[in-house]
Amino acid sequence: MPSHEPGHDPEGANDVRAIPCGSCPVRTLAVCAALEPEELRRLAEISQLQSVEAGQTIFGEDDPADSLYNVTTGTAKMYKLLPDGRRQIIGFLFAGDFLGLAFSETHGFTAEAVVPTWLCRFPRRRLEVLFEEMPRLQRRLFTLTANELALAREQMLVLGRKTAREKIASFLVMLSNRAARRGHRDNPVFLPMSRADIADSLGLTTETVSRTFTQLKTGGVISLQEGSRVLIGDMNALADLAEAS
Amino acid sequence: MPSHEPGHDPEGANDVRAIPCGSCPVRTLAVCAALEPEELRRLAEISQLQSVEAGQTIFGEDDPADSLYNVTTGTAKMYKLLPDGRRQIIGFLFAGDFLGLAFSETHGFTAEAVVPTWLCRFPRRRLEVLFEEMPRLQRRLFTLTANELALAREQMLVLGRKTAREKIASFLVMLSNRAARRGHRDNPVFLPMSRADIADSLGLTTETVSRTFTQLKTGGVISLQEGSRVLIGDMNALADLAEAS
DNA sequence: CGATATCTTGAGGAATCTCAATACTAGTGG
DNA sequence: CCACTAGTATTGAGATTCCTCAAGATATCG
Repeated sequence: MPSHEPGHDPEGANDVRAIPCGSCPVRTLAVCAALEPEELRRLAEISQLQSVEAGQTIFGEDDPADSLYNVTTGTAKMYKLLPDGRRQIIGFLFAGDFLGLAFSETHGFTAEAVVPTWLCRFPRRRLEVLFEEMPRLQRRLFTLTANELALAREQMLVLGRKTAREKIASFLVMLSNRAARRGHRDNPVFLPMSRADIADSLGLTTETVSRTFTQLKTGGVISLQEGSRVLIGDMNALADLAEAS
Repeated sequence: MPSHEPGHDPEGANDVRAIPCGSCPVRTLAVCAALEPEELRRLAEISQLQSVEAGQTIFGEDDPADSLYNVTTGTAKMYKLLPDGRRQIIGFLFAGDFLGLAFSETHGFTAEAVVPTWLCRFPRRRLEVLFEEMPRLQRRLFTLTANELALAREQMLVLGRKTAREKIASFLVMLSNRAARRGHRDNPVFLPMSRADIADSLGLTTETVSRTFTQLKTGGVISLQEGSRVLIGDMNALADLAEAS
């Protein structure tokens, strides 16, 4: 079996190596949504599927930002590091999410696969040529970037002003909502990332994340299932917890 | 004297009410940078200067996002609130910065003037018409949005992983850099916002902000001057403090 | 010059972190 | 199929940073 077989993908997507854009599982979510067939064909010409192992780096903070990616299946994370090793995860990426747009020389953050992941890769220079001729494409990326900005600002509220319990509740609600938006089950929520990843995305330690999960479990709001799944007992209660302890 | 006279603007800009775009003080920084004279004329046609008092709201979280703004002179802040009143400032805006682009119905955050401020306002619908005909304009806003995203992600690292001292140091370095970029003095740094604003932008309390300033002052890294100015004694030392205590 | 808001300083408390030990889980090879 | 191993998660106890509450100092504005 090839070592880059992502067949155990628990999100349920199939092997995508040979799938043309027209039947791509993230066709309606990704950068390529809202393109005309002819436009899609031209975009496909410059795209390239790429497999990434769990834990493997997609690009580093200081790598030149010469490609843009779209997650096809799997999960990735973006993070920034401090010199002493402290880490802040600035976002998780799921099927359909795009990655790596930059108008600066380097990406400014590292991107790494959380589970075996397939990416659709677009060389930045060729993409910019297409921008000229396909306003819809540029418009689409503009919209997605603005959405990312709104998401980042929401996360600033979480990081700066919420308690550990509110952070975890917010995190679960967000994952649930995002799963629903891409057509997956929103409950139980699948958490492909480790406790350390969750901690580094919420400005906590793994221990505090673990304790808080236990707390919520004891409180009957959630229950931890096998296979990294969290069953949300009462979604409204959890959403309330996310805004006020 | 009219109540909305922003003449004491300590950033040194003059009254801009009657200034045409061509001689606008933020001409080279703002949305309108990189436009051809003819394009600029058309943009000017849909723009409108607007004065905002210190403490006055520009728009609320739930207000429909039907305008985009460019700060001409002054300073503004953007913030999000939790139901119990906790506040996170998600960014400060200075001369040249743009504000309020959204592809959603509402802005999702409140914008408020910190000092008397002048804004250049563009109705969103008319702006989108111009996008069609002036790709450069859309491109410019796209770039600015991507820059904002990079800034927000940098701030996530600050909020999630830095200590109080590192946060304050980062804040001062950032303000200094931004002042330099718009052609102002980068040292001493002018802090038009209150301690409470600084606290809410860094995920701290006013008391901790105050204590940390005192600490840095005692350590000889900075000194507090009159008129809300902070003299940075050793910029490199401060930059080091921003990354590791 | 007085009133009011803002800022600073102090003392004690609480949430979260650090360090350490134990339990679990998944993958590996017998 | 079961033990073994290595990584990951949980739990515990004590330390620490930052917060809360409170008082005093300073600045700002009419």
